[in-house]
Parts: sequence; structure tokens; C-alpha cells
Amino acid sequence: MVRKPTQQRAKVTVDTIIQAGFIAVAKSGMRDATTRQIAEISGIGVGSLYEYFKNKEAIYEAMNQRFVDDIVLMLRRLTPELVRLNLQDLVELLLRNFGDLLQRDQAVYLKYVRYSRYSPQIESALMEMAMHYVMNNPKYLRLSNMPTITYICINGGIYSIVRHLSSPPPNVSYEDMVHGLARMTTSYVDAELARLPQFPE
Amino acid sequence: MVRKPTQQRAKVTVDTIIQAGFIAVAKSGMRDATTRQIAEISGIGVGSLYEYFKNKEAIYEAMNQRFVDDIVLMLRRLTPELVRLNLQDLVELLLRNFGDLLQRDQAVYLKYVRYSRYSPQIESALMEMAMHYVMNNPKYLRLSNMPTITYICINGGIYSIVRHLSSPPPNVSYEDMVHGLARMTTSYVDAELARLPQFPE
Amino acid sequence: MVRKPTQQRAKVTVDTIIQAGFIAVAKSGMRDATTRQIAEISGIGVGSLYEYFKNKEAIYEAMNQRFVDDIVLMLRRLTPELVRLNLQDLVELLLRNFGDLLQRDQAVYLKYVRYSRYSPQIESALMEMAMHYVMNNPKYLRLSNMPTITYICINGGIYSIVRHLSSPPPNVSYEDMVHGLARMTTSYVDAELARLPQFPE
Amino acid sequence: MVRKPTQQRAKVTVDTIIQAGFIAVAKSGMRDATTRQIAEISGIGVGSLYEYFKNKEAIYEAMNQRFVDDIVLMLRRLTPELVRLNLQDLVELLLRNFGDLLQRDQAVYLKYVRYSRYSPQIESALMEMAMHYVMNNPKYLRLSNMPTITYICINGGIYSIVRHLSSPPPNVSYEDMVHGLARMTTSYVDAELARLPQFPE
DNA sequence: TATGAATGAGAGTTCATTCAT
DNA sequence: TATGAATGAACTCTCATTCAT
Repeated sequence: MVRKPTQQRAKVTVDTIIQAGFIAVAKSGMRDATTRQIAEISGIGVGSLYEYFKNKEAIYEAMNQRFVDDIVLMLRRLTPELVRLNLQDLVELLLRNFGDLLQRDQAVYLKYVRYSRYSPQIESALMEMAMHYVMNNPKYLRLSNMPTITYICINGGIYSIVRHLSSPPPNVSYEDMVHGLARMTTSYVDAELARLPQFPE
Repeated sequence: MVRKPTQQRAKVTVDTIIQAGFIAVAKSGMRDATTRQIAEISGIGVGSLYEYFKNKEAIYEAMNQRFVDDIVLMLRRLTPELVRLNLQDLVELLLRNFGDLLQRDQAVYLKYVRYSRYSPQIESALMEMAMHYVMNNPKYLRLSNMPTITYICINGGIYSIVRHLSSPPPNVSYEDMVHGLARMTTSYVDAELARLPQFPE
Repeated sequence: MVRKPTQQRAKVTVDTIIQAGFIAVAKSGMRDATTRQIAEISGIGVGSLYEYFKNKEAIYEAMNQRFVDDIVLMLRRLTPELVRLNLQDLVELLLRNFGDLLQRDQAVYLKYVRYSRYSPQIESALMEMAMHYVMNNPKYLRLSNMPTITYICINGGIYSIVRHLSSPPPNVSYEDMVHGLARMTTSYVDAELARLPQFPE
Repeated sequence: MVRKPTQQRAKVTVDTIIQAGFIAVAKSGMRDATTRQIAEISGIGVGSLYEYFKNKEAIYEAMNQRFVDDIVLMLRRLTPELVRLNLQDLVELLLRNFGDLLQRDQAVYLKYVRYSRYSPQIESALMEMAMHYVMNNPKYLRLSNMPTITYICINGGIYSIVRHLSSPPPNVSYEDMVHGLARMTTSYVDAELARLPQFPE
């Protein structure tokens, strides 16, 4: 208790740098953000950056990891609740949480997401959640083209929301988007279920 | 008649540079593509680049314009045919044409699209096409939330296709994507129509 | 004749840079000479350095090559004359020429030689000369320990001269050195000859 | 009596740092050895380096001093024995001791010697030894060009040995070197004696 | 006294842009 | 008009040195 644990001080500094990285990228874009800029925003010297990260690329990698971790964490936390909802509510809750994540902290994630490479970890977390959902709602088990449906709804949904948040058009509100995407998903899934030969739900 | 008019020679050189720009960006990414590289691919001197473009940014802008123009041109050409199709076929034809455009010339557009900013011109062209379609298929006039539907289907559809072409997952084929997106669109639209109070079609 | 050949202009610039490199190293030492300094002395921009050399190390390598080439050239030019002299005169002529080479151009070579790695090319050129000499003076053929003698006389001689030129002691003149090294060589060789069993020369 | 006097503890640390300096320079060269590296090898913190030395340069100076001291010490210890030997044996004994010094402790001195500036202290110690030798062997008193002879034999001898140890050539053994240098010295000195006008020994 | 995290000047290097030819 | 050698601002990264603990 006398002196601060080295471990923790370093952790804080690393966090500060990563956060500064997001701010710099949000401000200047990934291409034009400089190590000096990141150092300045962090409030530390350029040299210190290199005490914690091998090089600039390593900062970007840590940023990406942070982003991915935050999304995965959100998904894991939400899953127990999601699996109990109907599809419409699931999509709405998911999108709202996703939107909030993107917009917190001056929307740095929203601005960053443009530069982020697609992460298999996010993919896995989403798949895991989907599997839990299907296990709780076995009627969807009959859908043979689940992968396609999932791929389309997830990618289309995420991108639509991101794009909408980034530059919202005048005639479509965020509420419209959330409802719309939820309805798109449910109607698509229902239509696919309806096409199945027998035993309609 | 012996030598080509200056105007046209210049046009050809500009085209060459733009095409070289796409190749350079496809190869090195937008951040790492250099003017030297573009000049080399073009087969002209670095200095000459600046005869035709104010600076590097101007080349990127011209590239974006070329990309946008090609898409808009494709849309305009396709519209007369599209408006006569049912929704399912419309989406499929549109996506196939879009996919072809992205993949031609060593898929430079596909690699470029990651860096392209969203264009209101493409938006307009799509809206225009949609309007023509609705005028030819008046039943859709009753949909009050057309903007939302369009926004979602267009953005979601385009992004899903781009992502799929860029890194196709093992368990979803391109055919699956095209059919799936078409079905997603139709079922979504049909569901919205079904929700309308009276006079079902 | 109308325009300067590109080849030659480049050659001149490369030479200028190499020469500037020697001046910079002479002034600041190899460790503290900077690319900026070399550029300034050359009278060209920093960037231009990299038009002609991959990196700083490449400049140092070119400097070393230049140094080696100059010594080898001197040796080759001198050989026909040297082989006709007696040992005493050979050593004196060689050392004087070597001394002049080191001291020309503000003695940049003399200051540089401290940092130069030993070159097999110089070694070869000296050996070649020695072989020519022995062929013209067959009595030395009887020396079985020629390699040792050569190694000692060459290394010892060169280093003594370099050190003397770099910081001459008050009580030994350059003339003393030249004579002394010549006499050292001859008496050493003569002594070795004298030790041989029979047929004194 | 329980804990060592501060004075001595400091002495030990200084020694450790100097030794670490030699190891670092042997490993990375004088240009690329860093204070961090020296601290690491020492097993002490970077900051502590500056408790004992004003700056990096001071460490290098202490290293040089240590090197010089070791050589001078060796010379002083050897002198009583040397002055009783003939020239041939003197040179051989001296060179063998010098060679051993350079090669002990992973040959750090041998690797360091390349960077060491020439020391007047070593010079003096050698001169002192030479003077003792001449006083014990008065026949050499007649040599008027003693300084030149000494300068040449010492510099040439030392450098030849250092270079040979650093990269031994295939056809000259260390024994060859020691004998050769001894013979070179004796024959040179004898020849100079022989040139003197009268009273041959 | 001992530490090592923090510092920032300055290193090597790149590259969009210019301009004499 | 076409060129590419020349430029230098600005980048990433290193490391001798400091200082709060």
C-alpha cells in the first residue's frame, strides 16, 4: 500500500496510450495520425511510447484488440438476456448496445471502425451467441441455410448501423434503423421458415 | 488527321494514370501507394503526374470519381431492364452486375472500395432507379417507410457482397449470397406490405 | 554533346557524396558523422543522398571501396618501377607514395584509415607486387618463411607510418621512419637469408 | 566490521561497470554499445551508472584507463626479468605476455583495442623498460637512432600481433609471429650496430 | 544509495512536390 | 509537353540522461 504497484501504473499508461491512439485516429485518420500526436494526446513523451509498444503498428494492434475485446465483452454479457427474447427484440437490443458502444467516448470507436480489420473473434462471439439462441429456440434448427442468413443479417446489419451513425441521412432516423433491421431479420427468417416443406410452426 | 488531337491524348494519359492509381492502391493500399509507384505503373514520369493532377489527392479524387461514374453508368444502363423484373430478380441481376464490376481488371475496384468514401451520386442513382421501379410497380407506393427499407437493403446488400467477395467464408457461396440477399429484400418488403392496414394486393 | 549525359552527372554527384563522407568522418569520426552533415558538405539535400545510396551504410561502403581502389591503383601503377629496385629503395618508394596518398586532400584518408576494415583486395595487390618482386629477384625464393616476413613487414610498416603521420612524436622525423622501416625490412630479410644453410648469395 | 566500508563497495561496483563496458563493446562495438546494455550486463540499474560516472564517455575513459593500467602493470612487473634477457628472448617474452593479456576474459581487450586511442602512458612505460634494458646492456648505448628503432619495433610489433590475433591468416602461426618479430627486432638492431663506424662489439 | 520510467533531441529515412532541362 | 533529379519537411524510432521515488 506504500508505493503504487509497478504493474498497475504501467497498465494505466498503456491504457492512456491506447485511448490517445483512438483519439488521434478519430481526429486525423489512421494514415495521418503520428506517434508525436499520440504522445501529445497521452500527455507523455514520444520516447515513452516505445517503453510500452515496440512500434506504431503495435499501438494500432493494441487498439484493435481493445476494440475487439470491448465488443466481445458486450456480447458475452448480453447473451443470457438475448437468448430469452424473440428475434425482433434480440436484434433491437443488440443494435442499441452496439450503437452505444460505438458512440461512447466521443464516438472514437465509430470513427475507428472504418479502419478496423474484420475480427474472427467478433465473428466467433456472434456465432456463439447465435448458437445459444437457436438452442433456446429450436424451431430455427430446421433452417438449412442458417450460415447464409446469419452472414447476411450480421454483416448487413452492422454495416447499416455504422454507416447510419457515421452520416445519418435526413429521412431515416436511428429508431427507424433499429426497427427496420429487426423487422428485416425477422421477416427474412420467417420467410425462410415458411418455405420449409412441412410442419409449419 | 495524322496526330491525335491534344485533348484526346491528354484524356488517354489521364485514364492511364487513374488506372495505375487503382493498381497501385490494390497492390500497396491507399496509405502506402506512392506517386513514384503510380508513375512507374503508368509508364510516365513523376513530373508528368503533376501536369494532369494538382497533387496526389487529386489522383485519388479522380479515382473515386471514376469508380462512382462506372457504378452510376452501370445503374443507368441496367434500369430499363430492372424495372420490368420482380423484386427477387431485380436484386439478383443488380448484385451480379455489381459483383462483376468489382471483380473486373484484377479486382482493383474490389480492393479499392475499402478506401472509397460513400458517394451521394451512387445514392441518387440508386434512388432514381428505385423510383422508376416503384412507378412501374405501384403497389409499393403504399409503403410509407420506403426510405428506411431502401437504406437498409442497399447498404446491407452492398456491404455483404463486398465483404463476401473480399474474403469469402467457407460455408457460404456467392450464389447463396445473391439468392439470400434477394430473398431478404423481398421478404422484408412483403412483410412491410402485409402490415399495411387494408386492401392487400 | 548537346546535353550532359545523365550517367556522368550522376557519377559526379556520387563522387561528391563520397568525398563529403570522408570529410565528415575526418571531422566528426565515423560514429558521429550524420547523413545531414554529409549532405551539407556535399551541397545537396538529404533526400538526394538516398537517390544514390540505399542508406548511410552504403555510403560508408562506397567510401571504403574508394579508399581500397585508390591504394590498389597506386600499387599497380608502382609495381613495374618497384620490382627493379633493391629492397631498401622499394620500401622507401612504397612508403612515400603511401604517405602521400594518406595525406592528400586534407589527409582525409589518414583520418579515415582508423575506421577502415582491413581489405583482402589490398592484401592481394601487395602480395601480387611481392610475387613480381621475388620473380625479378630470385635470391629471395629461398626464404621458406616468406609469408611471415611479408606479414610482419607489411603490417608493421603500414601501421607505423599511419601512426606516425597521425601523431608524429617530437624525436622521430618522417624521414627517420622511411629510412628506418626500409632498413628494418632489409636487415630482417638479409638476416633470414644468412640463416639459410649454404650457397650464400 | 559487519558491512563493508562504502569506499570499497563503490570500488567493486565501478569495477563491475567497467568490466561490463568491455563486454558490451566486445559484443556490439563501441558505436552500438548502449548504457542500457552496460547496465544490464553489470546487473545494476541505468540510473546507478550515473552515480559512478558522469556520462557514457566517462565509462569509456575509465575503460581505457583500465586497459592502459593493466598493460603498464604488466610491463612494470616484467621489467626486472626482461632486462636480463637477450633481445630475442625479451621480445618473445614481451609479446607472449601481451598476447595473453589481450586474450584473457573472452578476449575483451583484443576486441576493445581496435577502439582504444594510443596512450602516452604505455609509451612511457615501454620507454622506461627500454632504458632499463639499455642500461643493463650498454652496447646499445651507441645507437644514435634509438628512438626511431624503438618506435618502429614497438608499433610494428604490437600492431602485427593484434591484427594476427584478431584474424589469423592461414599460413602464419602465432609462433611464427612471435619468432619473426623477435628476429626482425634483433636483426634490425644488429644491423644498426654494424653500421656504426668503429669498435664493433 | 539505487532505481528505471520518462524524456526529447536528434538520428536515419521517405516521399509528395518542384523545376531546370 | 515531358521529365526525373533534387528537395526538405516530416516521419518513425533510439538512447544518453534525468529525477521522483
